[in-house]
Amino acid sequence: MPRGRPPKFDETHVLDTAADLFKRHGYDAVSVAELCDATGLAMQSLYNRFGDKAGLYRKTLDHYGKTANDPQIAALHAADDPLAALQRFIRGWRHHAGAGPDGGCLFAQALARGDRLNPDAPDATARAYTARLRKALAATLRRAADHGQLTLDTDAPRLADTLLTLTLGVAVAGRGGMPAPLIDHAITTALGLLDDHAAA
Amino acid sequence: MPRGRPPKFDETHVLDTAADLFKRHGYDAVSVAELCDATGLAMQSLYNRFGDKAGLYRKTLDHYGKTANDPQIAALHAADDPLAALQRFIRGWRHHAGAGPDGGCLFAQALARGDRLNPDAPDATARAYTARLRKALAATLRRAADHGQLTLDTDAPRLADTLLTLTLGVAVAGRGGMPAPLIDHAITTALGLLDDHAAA
DNA sequence: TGATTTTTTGAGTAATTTATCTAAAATTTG
DNA sequence: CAAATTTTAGATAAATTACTCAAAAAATCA
Repeated sequence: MPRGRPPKFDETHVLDTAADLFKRHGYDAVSVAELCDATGLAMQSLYNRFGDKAGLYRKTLDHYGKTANDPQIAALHAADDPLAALQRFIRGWRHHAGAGPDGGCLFAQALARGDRLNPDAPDATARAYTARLRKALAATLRRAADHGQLTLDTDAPRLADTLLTLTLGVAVAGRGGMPAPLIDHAITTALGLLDDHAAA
Repeated sequence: MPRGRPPKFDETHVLDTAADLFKRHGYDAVSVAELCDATGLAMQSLYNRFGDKAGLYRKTLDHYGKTANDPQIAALHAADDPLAALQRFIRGWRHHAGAGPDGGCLFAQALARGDRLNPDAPDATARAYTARLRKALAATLRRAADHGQLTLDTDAPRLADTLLTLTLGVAVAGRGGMPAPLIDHAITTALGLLDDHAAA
């Protein structure tokens, strides 16, 4: 147990709201004052805890990866029914990442904008988490083939990368306010790609 | 011939380099001083010509649409061989938009980042041009079916939206430095989707 | 040549934003 | 209760940024 006054704020809540702001507006367009206002914590607390704005951003990316990305990956890996898990993933993506300007994906945002000052850190985090999702998709496809649900010879990596690219596109199109039918069509095709490989 | 001292700069060149900077780093991350430095024009000239930074951005989006987007759309519409035109479009996209951090697409960038201060203008431009590409893809698919190259019943809009979503994903993944094989796989699938509907 | 128009030049300003400092209040452990 | 530690809260440096002003330069037209 720490010694002094316990923090009033909940770090999880802070990172969640920060993630939401960064996801919607991008890093530069969100000021520190606004972050304090939205999260409810004082400026000094923010700097005490996170060092600076970039530090908060890095921690936010990491938190987002753990709370938004990892569970999806875990669900894919843990599923007894790999094909159903893939379908759930795709439908779930449409529901939250493809849900218009309030949806989107923080990593897609980070990949799109990049980070010039500190070229490694934030971009690398986004890439790393996205790469993990990529691997999970490929492994789950492979597993679905092993279970006899899909017939994939060498197509598993290709199909995985296609699904990932579609999800990035869905996140961007949704965030950018493109029409919902466009999103739906991409999702339908993603599900259809699985059907195309359904075992007889 | 205009009356006063002739401008030393070429507006097309200015807009091209501005587009490149905005595409790579996003609107906020590019300073006016940097724009002047890269384009070679004096600060006052920039404000004389474009009003302010946002004005330059708007004009850049428009110029980008006319020079990067419209020709692709026109090529789709004008092609005698619609299927080949679609394939060329997809391969061309991989070549320039999917070419790593120096590639990307200004509209994908704009859709991903959004614009909070002036919610309509820049986003709307990006959406409008993207919507035109969407229509062109659908029309060309329809035309390929009419030419007997593809068999599409009601799938044309769905396929068009899928291709568009894939291109957005490719632009973001490429810009974000995701591995080249991922891009290639998405492109291969896009081409494969056309093959799947090839007429017998 | 001289007047006029427009652009460039180069420094300068105003404002926003990040980041820090100071001091007091709060809440835990010893 | 006292000591330690942290959060508040407000004010303020410091730096970056968008943007402007006034005069010089280069063209056209009289």
